[in-house]
Amino acid sequence: MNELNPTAAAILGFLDAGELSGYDLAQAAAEIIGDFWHVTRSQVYRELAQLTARGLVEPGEPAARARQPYRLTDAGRAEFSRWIATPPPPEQVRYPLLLTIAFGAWLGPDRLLEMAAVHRPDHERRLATYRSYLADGGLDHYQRATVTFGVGYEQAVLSWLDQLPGILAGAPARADG
Amino acid sequence: MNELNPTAAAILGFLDAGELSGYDLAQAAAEIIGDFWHVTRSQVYRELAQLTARGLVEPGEPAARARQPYRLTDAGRAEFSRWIATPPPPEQVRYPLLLTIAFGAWLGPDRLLEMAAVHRPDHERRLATYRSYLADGGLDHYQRATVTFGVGYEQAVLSWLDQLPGILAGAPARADG
DNA sequence: CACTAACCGTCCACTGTGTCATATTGAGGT
DNA sequence: ACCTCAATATGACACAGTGGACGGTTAGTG
Repeated sequence: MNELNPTAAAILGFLDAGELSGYDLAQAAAEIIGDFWHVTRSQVYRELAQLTARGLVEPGEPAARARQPYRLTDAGRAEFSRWIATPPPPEQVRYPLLLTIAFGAWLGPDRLLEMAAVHRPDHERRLATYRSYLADGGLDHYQRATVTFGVGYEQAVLSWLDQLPGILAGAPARADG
Repeated sequence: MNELNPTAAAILGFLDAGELSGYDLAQAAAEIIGDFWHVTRSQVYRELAQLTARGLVEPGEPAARARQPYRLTDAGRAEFSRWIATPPPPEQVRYPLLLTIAFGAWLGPDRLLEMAAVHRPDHERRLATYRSYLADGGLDHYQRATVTFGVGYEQAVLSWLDQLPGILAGAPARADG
């Protein structure tokens, strides 16, 4: 049997809590794991189809609004528990702003700093959200672990944004442009 | 004309420095931007084909080992300079370990901490590398900016790994497993 | 009752990832 | 001179991930 991909695994993980539709699953994923594992609706439906074909998931009773819930099968539960016991691969960061900076000589420091500054409010907002989660105390140990990563990450980004003007000060721009 | 994707843009950016083959480009990408923008060989060849079709790049003289270098056209240079002036989208972090932790109740804290510990040496190594880059002083302003991000990021990850045992201590595991 | 907003699924085109196949050549050993 | 291995080089292919657009459905509100 083929290895589960992380998205498929997450779907199984969510379904363990009860029947959910594709739409529900996409929302749950966005809310709960969205900050470190993006899942789009399209992908959820595709994975549900494959998981159904593999017998790891089965459709429940169709409900209002063409809503089609799915539930975990025993095979699905077994497969998930196999998946979660396998060591996760390293993380990936995909940061287009850094790409722009890497070729930053085309723009020069001033334009670059403007571009960077645009992202700051997002990071501040997310940091505040994570901190309020931790302060409100409604999280279990595992959620606290992931949210704590978020806090550290956003702090790192913000502190880097603070340093940027100093680092780029006096950087030469290309003659042409 | 369609918007360039970041990978295509990076290829144009590298070619600005001179003729390079697909293989060269993949290597340059891995070395210079690989930590925040992954590019695989397959993708490089596909993008080169598309960029050629769009007239942004053109093949140079074939050389030894079936090596096929490419060079930037004027249209390519213009397109790149348009791309780099457009504000970059937000970054994405894809962190499978956090996914495992989010469903960590299936494993319990001890297994989770082992899995997390496995990644520590990688982060330590990368942090050391980045720091030596900065210390050696061979970087221009723009490279220093990206490498400084790397330092902050790796520090954040390591500090989070330090906190993990405390956060997960006493976390309940599922009864079954 | 009519309208609107949220709900729900699907499709499609494209980008990104990983593996496999294949061919060429340089370096080193015998 | 011959052989072999590793590095160089391209490409095919399948699958995973992304994002937008579209078209129905229904709950709730006025």
